[in-house]
Amino acid sequence: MKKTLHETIRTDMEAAILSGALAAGERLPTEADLMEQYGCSRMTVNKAISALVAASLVERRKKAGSFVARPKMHSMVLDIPDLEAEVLQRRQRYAFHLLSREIRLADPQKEYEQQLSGGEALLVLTGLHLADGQPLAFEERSVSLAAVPDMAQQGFELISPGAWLLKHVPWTEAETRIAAVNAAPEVARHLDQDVGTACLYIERRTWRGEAGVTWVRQHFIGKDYDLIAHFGPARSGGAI
Amino acid sequence: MKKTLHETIRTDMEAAILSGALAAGERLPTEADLMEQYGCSRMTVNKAISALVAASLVERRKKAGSFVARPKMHSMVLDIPDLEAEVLQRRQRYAFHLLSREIRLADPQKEYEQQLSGGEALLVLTGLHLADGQPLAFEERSVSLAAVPDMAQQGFELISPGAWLLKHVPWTEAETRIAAVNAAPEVARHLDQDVGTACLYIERRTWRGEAGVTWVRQHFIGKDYDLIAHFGPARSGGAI
DNA sequence: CATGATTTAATGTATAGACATAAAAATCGA
DNA sequence: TCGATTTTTATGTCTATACATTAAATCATG
Repeated sequence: MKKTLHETIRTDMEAAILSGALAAGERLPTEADLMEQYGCSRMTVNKAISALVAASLVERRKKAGSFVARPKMHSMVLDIPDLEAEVLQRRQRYAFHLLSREIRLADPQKEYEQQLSGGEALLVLTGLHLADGQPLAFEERSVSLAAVPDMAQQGFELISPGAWLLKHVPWTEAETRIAAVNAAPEVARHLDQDVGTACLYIERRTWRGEAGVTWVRQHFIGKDYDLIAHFGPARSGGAI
Repeated sequence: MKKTLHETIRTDMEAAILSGALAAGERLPTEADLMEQYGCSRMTVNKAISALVAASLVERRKKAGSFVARPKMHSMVLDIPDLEAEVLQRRQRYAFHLLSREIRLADPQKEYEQQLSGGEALLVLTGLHLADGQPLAFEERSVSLAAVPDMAQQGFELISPGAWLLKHVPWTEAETRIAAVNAAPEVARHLDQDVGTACLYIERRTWRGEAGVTWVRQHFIGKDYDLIAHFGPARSGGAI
């Protein structure tokens, strides 16, 4: 693998930082120094350091120089599961089983539904994600038909609503809430677990620009599933 | 707020993408076009588009052009709690209560401890995070004294081990596993909950370069705590 | 008609220089 | 000595240009 000059500079600095040779808060060589050291123009050095800034490994202050940033621990990267892909990676058979399907107006009591609907009808679905026929997650989903009118025609025998949306709707923003709950009787029944079993509860709302697209709540069987978040350079593969 | 030219181009393109004016997969104007449109040099356009690529809003293919990327939903940003800060933000009083403290060699049975120790001793702590005196989380932590020899002298009456480490150790990489578990008797007792209560279980391992720094396992009371992950441009504040 | 060679249009990388800007450091004045 | 002013230094932005690279598009050929 051939590396470009600015990549070389970037990785050299990165290595120096990660190895501890350049500790947090320390100043790294000035652009002029690096320019000479690598025998290149300032723009090239600048590009390399800018990349480190974008990765928030480095902070720059005018006149003062560039400094190794102290890791913030506030923004880790969370691998969000594409359930089908993960189940297949486990060499299991994936299936989505639709439990219910309904088109109705938003419940005026429920704030989220009101926000989502945009005045129009909602498609409300419940279903199960299955791995080798065993329930893995129970899902309740509301979809804004204002944002995704085509979805009313879908059957979801072959593809899960989430996968369909991912393929057909260009969303731009999403927020996920992660919590632990004891399985309620209905959830426990669907997941084939005892009432009270610890479940990883994931709630995600997705927008396209200002308009809500979908709002989904999933219960995962706690002992069978977990999420992985990662901070740092060595981006690993997905969760198991 | 004055914007630089490449920022202007960047935000213009970003707005076009997020508004849907440029849909996923569509091609955006060539660098030559934008060059003319903004009356600037190609380097400036290139910098703007490169930023969008770094933010994975855009993908580029040679000869073909730059295209709006389809959101991947594989990498959301997870707000990792600084517990003390969050408790204070809730206008509650924060405290850490040390339950046990021990210096010992790694258990040869436990792979993680072996990996962490680097042959030297471990500092093993357990304690409670309290909000207004109420238990919020139960924590078990192992610290590599090879990586952090100073920690053996700490008392942790005033500061939690996590906060101390964050302040004193320049780590470079961390991995967090998130799961849901039913509270075991010991955990339930410490958290003042019934046995079996759903707990959010967070396990984090932290490295500096190749060397392990700390390995921590936390149990949060499910109904009192959750995590927020976010994808998209409108970076909001922390979780509640 | 398919397949392989050639052209060409786009991005990728890099240079050398110019001027702008902010803040630390040095200088000067009261 | 302290505060205000000036200088200096390092980054920030941008230009105009050059050549490299790659993959799509086109064209030639069997």
